[in-house]
Formats: sequence, C-alpha cells, structure tokens
Amino acid sequence: MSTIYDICTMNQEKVNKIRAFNRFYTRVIGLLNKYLNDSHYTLPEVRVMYEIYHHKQITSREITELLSMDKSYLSRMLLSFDKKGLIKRKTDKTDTRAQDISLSAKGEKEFLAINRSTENQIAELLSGLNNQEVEQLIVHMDGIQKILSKISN
Amino acid sequence: MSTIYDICTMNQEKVNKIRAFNRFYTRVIGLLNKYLNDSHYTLPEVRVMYEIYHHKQITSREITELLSMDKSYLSRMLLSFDKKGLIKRKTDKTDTRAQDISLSAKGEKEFLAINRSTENQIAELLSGLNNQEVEQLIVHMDGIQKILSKISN
DNA sequence: ATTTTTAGTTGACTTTGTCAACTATTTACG
DNA sequence: CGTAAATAGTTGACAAAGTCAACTAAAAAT
Repeated sequence: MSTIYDICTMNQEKVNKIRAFNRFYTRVIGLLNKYLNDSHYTLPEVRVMYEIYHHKQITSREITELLSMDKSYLSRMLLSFDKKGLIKRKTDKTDTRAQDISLSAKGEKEFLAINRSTENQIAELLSGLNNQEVEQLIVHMDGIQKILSKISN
Repeated sequence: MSTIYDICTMNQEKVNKIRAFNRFYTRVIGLLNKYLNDSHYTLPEVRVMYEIYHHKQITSREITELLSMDKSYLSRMLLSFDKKGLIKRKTDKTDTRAQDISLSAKGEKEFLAINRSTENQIAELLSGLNNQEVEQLIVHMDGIQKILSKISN
C-alpha cells in the first residue's frame, strides 16, 4: 500500500514515460491483433483456445481466473466451440459440477493454424530488424516482465 | 516485406518470447485500465479526450487517424461530450465541412482529474519497486519503443 | 463546370462484455 | 450426521464497444 507521500515524491517524468509506453504498446498489440479480423475466431476466443491447448485439461473456472473473464461470457463461448466441434467436455470425476475441457482433434488443428499465422506475423514484423535489435528487444521484454512480476500479483 | 525464408529461419524461441511478452503486457494494460470502471468515462472516451487535450485544436478526422477509430463511433462520442459540455466545436475557417474541436473549461478539468488518477495509479504500482528497478523499467520501455518505432509505420 | 473526394452524421447492426438470478453440487461446520 | 454457505456452470436481459453503408454538404481535382 502506497502513501500520499510516495505518490507525491514519485518523479512525474517517470510516470509519464511509463504512460507513454503503455499508449505505444497498446497500439502495437492492436496492430498485431488486427490479423484476427481475417481469421474465423475472435481475440477472446483465441485466448481461450490458447489456455485449453496449453493445459490439455482445464475447467471453466480456471479459464475465467487465468483470463479474468466473466463466467457467463465464457460459458457461451464454450457452447459455440462445442457446436463447432472444437472441444470435448467431460464431467470432472471429483466434482460433478465441473467439466474438464479439452480441444478435440479439430479444435487442436484450428488452434495450431491460428498459432502458426500469429508466429508468422511476428516473424514478419521482426524481419524489419537486424539480429542484434531482435536480441535487444527480447532483453528489454524479459527485463520488464521480471520487474513487473514482482508487483503484479 | 519478408520472405518465407526469413520466417522459417527466424528463431522460433524468439518469436515465442515476444508473444509471451505480448500476453503479459496485455494483462498489465488491462489491470491499469480497470480503474476506469470507477470513472465516469470509458477507455476510448479518455483516449479521445487525451488527443483533444494534447492538440488544443483538432478535427474529427485527425482523431480517427490517430486512434484508428471509426468516424461514426467518434461522431457519437463527440455528441455525448457536447451534451455534457466537455467540448467546444467551431467550424474550421479554411474547410467549413470540418470542425475544430477543443476541450471546454469543464472538459479540461475532467480530463486533468482522470489524468491525475491514472498517474497516481501508476505511481502506486511503482511504489512496490525500488528506484533502481523503476529506472531499469524505463530504460527497457524506451528501448522497446526505439526498436519497434523503426518498423511500426 | 462537373466529377470525385472528403468531413462528418445517422441508421442499423454485430461483437464484446457485464450483471443478477438460477440449478445443482460440494464444502464447512455446529 | 444434517443444514448452511460456497462454488461450477447456465441462462436471461442488458450495456458497452465497434462496424458498415448510406447520406448531406463542402472541397478538390479534372
């Protein structure tokens, strides 16, 4: 918990630089997500698929926690995945209220295709940079994650 | 323009690290924007106010370009700002189709209040870090902006 | 002078996301 | 044990965010 004193003595310029970065990176992320317009899936759908894929077995509740997503929103999304045959759901053995969700063969195929095109898009973006710049970029990104992980619970 | 060759030889791990950072930072930005729920304004509204404030005089078209925002969406937003007395609009002297938009005294007051609370929120976030960490964070952020500015048109 | 482009508005719509109420379990606890 | 409280997921109703196309009026291009 910070005090008024902390906030007031905090260098204004530093805060402004961080805000500038946030604005800048919001645009970067926006650009990178633009490609999704051409895919059959929306950004939140892809995020959900990502979680299912990387957990192999996951419950609704876990997804809502991981993505800070409303459970009703997710419930409807999973229904649409189900209709499209992208997921399998089976009742959890130790808690019959919960379902273990996993990607079907079709779902996995779809996800991996999206995944590849995201990767290609980033690779394409990076192709405008030389090797050293890419290395530096990653160093900076790791650095930010390391520092901010301390505070983001 | 990148070639297939570039993409295929691009280190997969680097691409994955960048994607991981994007996911991470999407969450950070999401957390920072959460506070807006308590404000009277939405995120896109604040962004528009930001642009009006920092240009003193700006047209609708310029805002749509700066924020990649649909002109109909913006038009309605400006209408609501107008109704709330947050902006002044006057016909541009050299192009009577266009309007020069600026914040009213009330609008400026509102924007500055939002601005302060965003600043405080970031300052509060940073209060969990020591001086050196904050310095490092800014170095990394500047680094990323410098590198990515080369390519993001 | 007329066609084409542009600035902004409006109508109709879709997507995205939220909130509260509900059912069916499970867990906590006297 | 048995009842109360908490939890997993669904559903209805809605609000917020964003898009698309058609339109008016003015400006720019030809």
